[in-house]
Amino acid sequence: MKFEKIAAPKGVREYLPPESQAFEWVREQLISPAKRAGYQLMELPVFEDTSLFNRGVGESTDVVTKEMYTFEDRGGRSITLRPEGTAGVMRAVIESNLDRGQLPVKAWYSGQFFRAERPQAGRYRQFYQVGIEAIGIDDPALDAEVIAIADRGFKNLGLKNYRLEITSLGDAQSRAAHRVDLMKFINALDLDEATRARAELNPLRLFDDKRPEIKSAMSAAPILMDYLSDYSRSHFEKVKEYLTDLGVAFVINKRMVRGLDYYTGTTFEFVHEDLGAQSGIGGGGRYDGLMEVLGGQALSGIGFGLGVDRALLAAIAENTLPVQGFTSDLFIIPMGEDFKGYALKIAAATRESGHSVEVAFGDRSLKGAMKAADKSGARFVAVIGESERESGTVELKRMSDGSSISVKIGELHKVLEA
RNA sequence: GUGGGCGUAGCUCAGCUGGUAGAGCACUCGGUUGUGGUCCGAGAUGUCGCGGGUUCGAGCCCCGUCGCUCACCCCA
Repeated sequence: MKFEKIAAPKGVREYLPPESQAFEWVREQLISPAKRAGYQLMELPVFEDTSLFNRGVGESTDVVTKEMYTFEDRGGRSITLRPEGTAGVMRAVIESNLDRGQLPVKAWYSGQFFRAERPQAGRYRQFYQVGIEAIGIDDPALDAEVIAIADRGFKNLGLKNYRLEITSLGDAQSRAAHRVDLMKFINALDLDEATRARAELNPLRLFDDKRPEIKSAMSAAPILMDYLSDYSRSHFEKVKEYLTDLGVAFVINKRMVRGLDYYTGTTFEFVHEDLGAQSGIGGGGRYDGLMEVLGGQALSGIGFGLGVDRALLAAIAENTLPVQGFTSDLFIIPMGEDFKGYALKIAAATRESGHSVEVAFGDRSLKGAMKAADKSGARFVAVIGESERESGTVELKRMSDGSSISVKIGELHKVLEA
């Protein structure tokens, strides 16, 4: 009987050794600035009630209308695998009354997200994001700090070929005024049916169309930034000022469009230049109406999500990954069956002192075991056999130069320290 | 959902106008008693993505199908 192989589902990205080490490093670099700024972990479910995203992310978005993994669970409830992080954080904050305490609520998260799209370079059906949310305070200084934290994460990776684009989507009043004029403009254009339908749902979407004829038609369209209310305008001016003071470089993109409906006011995107079509490595913004829409108080919020997969691709493109495989301090080779138990004991004892120790398994030749030790990148190798057990001493071989010294087994950890 | 490209050993690929598979790397063992990286030798591994067709004969041609990939769309 021969069994067929089972492949991974379409579009998932897996990180196996040795690449997984780089992935882990990238993820930690991206989120560490948030931890140092007082953000705390929220570990949330990867599936939620479908209505959370319908309402939170928005019925007009592509994410909700055609990219969600939605299914019915055994109790007949409609469940959706989370396509983004903000809605879930907000739900948990409301549900646990975190917004009744000290504000802003500052949370960070990390994990898998899911969108049922056709996969391509940098776009996967299961992808990884780290992100933060700061909820309950509307202060341009907070906006600037949130953006700076994201920027710091990318700088930690050593990235240079990216730019930060910022804009303001204004408050409700600003957007309503703009929408009237924008629709007037769009209605006068000669558009195909699908495009017109998209414009009805969210006219801003047309700013993001890549077709040349649409691009040129939209070049004369009224710009939201010109409709900002006094409040929104001065808020945005201060954000820019703080960012400049912080030394965070940015460019204004008056035509930025975000695919999630909840964004208001300050909105930003990190775009990397060496990545091909999927060039957004992170993005975020204010979402001042979201909490209320989800049944909570009318509090403001701001946050970002950074794509770990894409940040890794960017680091590879810019060649900024630190070259390091896993290397242990000591590799122990037992000389045959009789010494395996003894080798395990020495390994366990040496690990107690904080060193990483590997043991050669199987019944390979000494030469084969040495080869394995070499490939493992171990700094030192010790062969354990009859004479070692009798003398209580091992020849500790330094792999870099082949030299060896005699060490008492009980004092191995002291030598490894050096 | 729509298009383009590609599917040959674990990996990267070669395979001339159709004559039933190869290289490099990696892997295992060995080059005499318990010491790696170089070198030398030996060895294992493929229903050439799958199904059908044309042909005396197909990895090479035709059709279908599945998968991967890039792009549109959208976004991390």
